Amino acid sequence: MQHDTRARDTKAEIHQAALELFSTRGYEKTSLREIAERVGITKASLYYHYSSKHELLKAIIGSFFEDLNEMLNLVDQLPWSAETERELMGAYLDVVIKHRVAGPLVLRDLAAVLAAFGDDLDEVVARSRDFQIWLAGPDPTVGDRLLAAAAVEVVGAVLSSGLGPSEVSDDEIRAVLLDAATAVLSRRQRTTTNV
Amino acid sequence: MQHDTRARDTKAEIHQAALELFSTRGYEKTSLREIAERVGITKASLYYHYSSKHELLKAIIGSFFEDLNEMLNLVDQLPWSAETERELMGAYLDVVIKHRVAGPLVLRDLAAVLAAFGDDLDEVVARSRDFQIWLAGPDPTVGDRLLAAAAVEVVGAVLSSGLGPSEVSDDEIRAVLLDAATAVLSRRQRTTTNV
DNA sequence: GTCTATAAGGTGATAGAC
DNA sequence: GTCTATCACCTTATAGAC
Repeated sequence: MQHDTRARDTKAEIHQAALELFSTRGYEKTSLREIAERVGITKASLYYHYSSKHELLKAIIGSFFEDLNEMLNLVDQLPWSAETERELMGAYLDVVIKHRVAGPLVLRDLAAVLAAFGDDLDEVVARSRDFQIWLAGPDPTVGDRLLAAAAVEVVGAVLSSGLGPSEVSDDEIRAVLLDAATAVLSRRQRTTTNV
Repeated sequence: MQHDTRARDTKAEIHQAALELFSTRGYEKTSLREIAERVGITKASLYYHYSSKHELLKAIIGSFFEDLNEMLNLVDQLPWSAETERELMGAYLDVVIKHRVAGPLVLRDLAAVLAAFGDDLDEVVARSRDFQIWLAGPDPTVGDRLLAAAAVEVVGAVLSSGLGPSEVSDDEIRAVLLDAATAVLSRRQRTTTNV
């Protein structure tokens, strides 16, 4: 429309090629030469669109961590209860479902992603840990801690099931996995009321 | 005892240093120079003990995949039933628990590990997928498929809970997570008998 | 926007002395 | 077993022509 579509295409093609290669070969193992080759341009041309390899990664999964951080922000604000627990679990699920295309990349290559982002991810990592502890409930046993970790892991099934958007709808994923996570949490000993 | 303990120490120190660095910085991002530096030797000396970076990784997590492959072997041999299901889930849990020290490395750096091992891991990857499908039960709905993936993910809590061997015993982990995984699987629609 | 050419540096790995 | 020295290669990134 208002923009040179050829230019937008190249940038989008780089984004797409990088997502595919990062997901299959890994971030560190993928070179900018490979990405440029797949798009059909040179490395130098790639640098015209993205100023560094890191910037390219940020363009792909940056919004995922932004959404995650925003959601985890709620943990400090809400007191623990059976209702807020289900609400936060649902919000967490929504974030992962929203990013189910780029999500597996993070899952498969967490170490490289953490290394690439550096300090920028310290906050979200710390908050993820807080969320897990919060989810164990008040005065938790070690078993409760384990179950909280398990409930968080359940959400990872969004990415590991191998089911694509054409096979399962977002709504069905949400309903099934929220039910499953709740079932896991209901095995805790120190909480009496469970949905 | 029967061996020169000094030599064994160096090899063990390399193993330990590599495990720590691979786990924190990632496999690709960790150089052999860094590992050698931490041990207090040179790169060349490191090569005396391990013939390549890949061999070093194999020494650290090779047995994990061997045990995993052996366990997944049972999937083809056993017909699906409520009993065999619980048995296999328990066997899977046992393998992950056994390797709970080196396990997080695989979890955090799966892409790099897959790239390093190459074809050698194709079989165990394929079998893992078969296990997930097997676990969905006969004639599964998409929801059942999701729950099967979720049950597998639950086992990952062994590695993501952050609880060390001094805080939780292997037996307690096994009991709690097998219970949780069973609870997840019991939400399936196409299976009537559940423990 | 895309190219050629090149810089600067780190990597895994080897040879050979001690 | 450990060292010094070195190799060949690949990487990210930049400069400047077109």
